[in-house]
Amino acid sequence: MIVYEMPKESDTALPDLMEPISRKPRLRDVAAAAGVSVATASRVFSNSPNVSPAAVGAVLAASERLNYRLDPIARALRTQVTGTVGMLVPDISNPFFAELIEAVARVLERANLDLLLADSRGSLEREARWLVTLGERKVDGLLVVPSHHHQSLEPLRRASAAVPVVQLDRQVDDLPADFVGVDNIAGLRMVLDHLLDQGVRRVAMISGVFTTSTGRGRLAAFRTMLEQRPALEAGEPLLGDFSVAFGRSAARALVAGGQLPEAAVCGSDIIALGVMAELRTLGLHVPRDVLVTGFDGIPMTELTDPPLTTVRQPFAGIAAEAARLLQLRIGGDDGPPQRSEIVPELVARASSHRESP
Amino acid sequence: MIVYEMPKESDTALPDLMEPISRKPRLRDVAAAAGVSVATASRVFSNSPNVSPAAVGAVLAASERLNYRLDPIARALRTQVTGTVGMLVPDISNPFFAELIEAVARVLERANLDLLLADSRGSLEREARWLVTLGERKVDGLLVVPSHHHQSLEPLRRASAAVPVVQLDRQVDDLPADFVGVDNIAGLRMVLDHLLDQGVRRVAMISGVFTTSTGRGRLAAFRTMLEQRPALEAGEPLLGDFSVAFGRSAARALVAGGQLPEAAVCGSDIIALGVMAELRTLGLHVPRDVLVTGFDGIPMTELTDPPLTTVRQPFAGIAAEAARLLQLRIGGDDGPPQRSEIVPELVARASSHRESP
DNA sequence: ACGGTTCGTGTAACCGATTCCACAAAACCG
DNA sequence: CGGTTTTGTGGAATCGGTTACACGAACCGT
Repeated sequence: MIVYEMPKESDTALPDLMEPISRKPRLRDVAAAAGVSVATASRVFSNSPNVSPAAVGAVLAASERLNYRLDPIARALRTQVTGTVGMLVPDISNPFFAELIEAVARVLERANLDLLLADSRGSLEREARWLVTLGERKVDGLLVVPSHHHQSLEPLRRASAAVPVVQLDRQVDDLPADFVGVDNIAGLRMVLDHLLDQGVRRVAMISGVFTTSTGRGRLAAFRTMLEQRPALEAGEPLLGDFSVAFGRSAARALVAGGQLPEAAVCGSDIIALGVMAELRTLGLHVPRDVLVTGFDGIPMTELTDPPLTTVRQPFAGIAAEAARLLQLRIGGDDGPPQRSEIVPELVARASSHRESP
Repeated sequence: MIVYEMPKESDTALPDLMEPISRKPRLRDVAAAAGVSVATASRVFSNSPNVSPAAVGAVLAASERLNYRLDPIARALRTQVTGTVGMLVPDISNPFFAELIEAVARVLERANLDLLLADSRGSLEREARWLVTLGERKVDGLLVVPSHHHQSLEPLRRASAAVPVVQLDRQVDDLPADFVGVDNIAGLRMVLDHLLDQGVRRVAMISGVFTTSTGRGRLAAFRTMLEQRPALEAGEPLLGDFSVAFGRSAARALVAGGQLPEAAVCGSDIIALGVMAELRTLGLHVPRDVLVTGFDGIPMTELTDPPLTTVRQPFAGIAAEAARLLQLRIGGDDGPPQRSEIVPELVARASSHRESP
């Protein structure tokens, strides 16, 4: 009778057999396979100097063979660097912010940073909550479009104590943090000069109200530029929020107000879209009855009828500058806050062209 | 002569003095302040049972006093749960995806999950890279809108080995993963029936090509529904990608092709927007000369002239269902893949209404 | 040939939590 | 009231890397 004797190693062989299936490899496995210590293996991946070519080769080969990936969480715990930046916007689905997010995503990708996105949906309370969540670790830096030019101050101040913050598009008064946005003065100068070229006299400003820095800034810019152009006159501006709905109601107000201005200067494309849509339902024609201009340069503006004259923000440039500043801060720079206002570009389209008589 | 003798403790006192300023508190500090062990303190925060009310109180009080926050990275390392889900889309700035992202952000926020956003910009290679990055730790689950109905298979398969994956809007053939999207058949049925109501006979389909499941699905749905409605006839569909530019060129092709169809059925709103804009520049009028319908229900559709008839996707419902499935999977469920096609809703507007003669 | 650098490496502490295990005190039970 | 279960707690290992420090070998100039 033959007794088949199990090989003695079987006890230890079993786990060996299971292993390939179960756990994903850790650095120590790679180190073992390469015949070096974990320290050396680690050095290879954090490409520190002073590792022999031989070791590098062995470790790389082993990690290839085992299909090894460094665990970003473990690394983050030790180094306190996550490779992630948070971005907080008031409304993701607003095409302007969508455009901004896309531009930011591009530059972050190039810098090998991940993007943690949060939407405050215009609520200060939600914004504050997100700032706490994002601020307390987990991101290396924060790109924020503040909801309110003043009430966002405290939450942002606290967040910026924990992590570098760069403000995008809108800024908060007295917050010592970098800011990147558009040059509103330049933008409105272009619009008004363009309208002057069209022979316009009476204009109306339709824009966002005082709660955001862009609302304030564009209104102030409008007034300043208006003063410098005596040929132009304007009634009281119509102020609301940066929404299609407000644009519509502003258009109704304009029409109800009796004498129509020759041109409606809108503080954003979204507003202008609302204005144009409502004017149409009221039986008025753009540009025959009134000219309309927007601000921001969202892609939709070239698809309306008529195509909308607008001030195009250089999204890519803004995003690049914001990312540059943020990386500087992450790198430890703590000079005084930078404010960078990028000059936009006028895109004149049919909505502001007087038709030949 | 008096020699001032430094107190002996000075060596140790120095660090003590610095401490309050510098480091943020860790769990062990809270535990010490509360007079319990870190183990107990930890139990308080991971609200495990079997902690005495006294201990809970002490720990909470101490953590309040020290303004303590748990470090999510450390917790993630230990528990292998990050509280983050990744979302990968082909184009953030496309309003359809922006809308989808916004809806997803809403439901994730309710579930206390963070959103790590990535944009493949239509590139399969970039998509594959992101899937690796996102898949290898760092997120608990993945919501993906695949770029290609087939070529996205391998990268997605690999990613879904590492982490639960739910497909959104588009799906990949033979990928064993959940899917949530719109019911294309229902959508096109509504469109065609609506057009029939308008007395339309000859229609043209303008849609995305075979590379995406939505392109394939909508074309197939169109053909099926067409067969079932002998009253309708259609030429060869015009296929391209889901872009404004393609919509424009399709419109030109339509016009150049001689006899115009009575209605252009577009596979997406974006395409329809392009079609309408180009028809206008060609001097044709919608809906007088040709009816146009879109698909998706992006907000822009009610701002065009004329407002665009479309098939509105229930973004909130889709996002909610996707999040529900993903959380199930994260919770460990591994039943067979679910496919959930949500029925959309027709929004009939002026672009598809024959004007009274 | 010899002290001083430089180089490459390994050992072990550490990042900040969670959780297994052991153990004492308290509660329960007949 | 002794024995068993339950409850609350702490010590210590662990998650998976990075890095300060120590140390021997190779290299340097004189």
